[in-house]
Amino acid sequence: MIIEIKDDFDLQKIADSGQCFRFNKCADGYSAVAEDKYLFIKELGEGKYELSCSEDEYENFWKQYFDMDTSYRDIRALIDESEDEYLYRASEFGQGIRILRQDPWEMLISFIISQRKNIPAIKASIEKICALAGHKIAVDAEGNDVYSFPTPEELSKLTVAQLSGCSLGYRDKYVHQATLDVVSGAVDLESWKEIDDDALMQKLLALYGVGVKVANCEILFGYHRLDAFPKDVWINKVLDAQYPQGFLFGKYKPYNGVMQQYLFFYSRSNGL
DNA sequence: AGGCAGGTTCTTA
DNA sequence: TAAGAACCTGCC
Repeated sequence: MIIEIKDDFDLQKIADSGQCFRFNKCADGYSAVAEDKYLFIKELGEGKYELSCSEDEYENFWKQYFDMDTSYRDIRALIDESEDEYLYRASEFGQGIRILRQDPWEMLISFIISQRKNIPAIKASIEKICALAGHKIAVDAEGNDVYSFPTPEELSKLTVAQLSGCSLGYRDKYVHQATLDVVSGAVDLESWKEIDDDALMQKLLALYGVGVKVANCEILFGYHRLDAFPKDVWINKVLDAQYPQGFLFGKYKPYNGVMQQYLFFYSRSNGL
């Protein structure tokens, strides 16, 4: 099917923004894998895109995934060029980034894995886990088999040794424990959608292998709470270099997480 | 060859 | 409560 998008939307920027690990350039378009769904999407020009899914699947899944009901143009308009020149430049540069609505379970495991790893290494580990514990759902535009992200039950069938075999290193035991917690019902990620930000943070920090950075990534990308502001080494460099008087968190509330994405993407692309 | 990568836990004071 | 060390693995 073909859709037309008026708001900010840039496939390459979304793929490179660091919020998703299964969204990659593929043939003459991009492949996106989320949970047990695969999408091939190709830009046609003039805001038009060709999608490999049915209209029904778009309406019921991908439309939400791409957060089509939120205007990122309006969020960018909160930035005042004269007041915050660096963020303004970053937002112009990053125009097209959106915060995807991804699954809390998939994001939790992905960001536990992410610690002290670079993005290619994170992606490689996740693909190994999917191939080992998920199931085949499609063949992508380059002819490669595509595997679903394993459900908690599927992932719980892997031993710590098998997880370790996915290049998780010392994170193997974190992933294993999180999986057991979810499968046992001790952790109910779905019900956490109802609790407030502070309570959610406390719940996440109680998980083995989850600290402040990973928890904030889960809150922003897994629960789509756009005010969460993960601080990694890149963001800390930006805050130190560009915001000695402090970032204007009060001004951008409740969209600080979107601003974080612009800062992250800009700093990574420019070494600033 | 040694250091570091989108951190967190464990140990020590 | 707060620093500092240890941690898997892969890639410069």
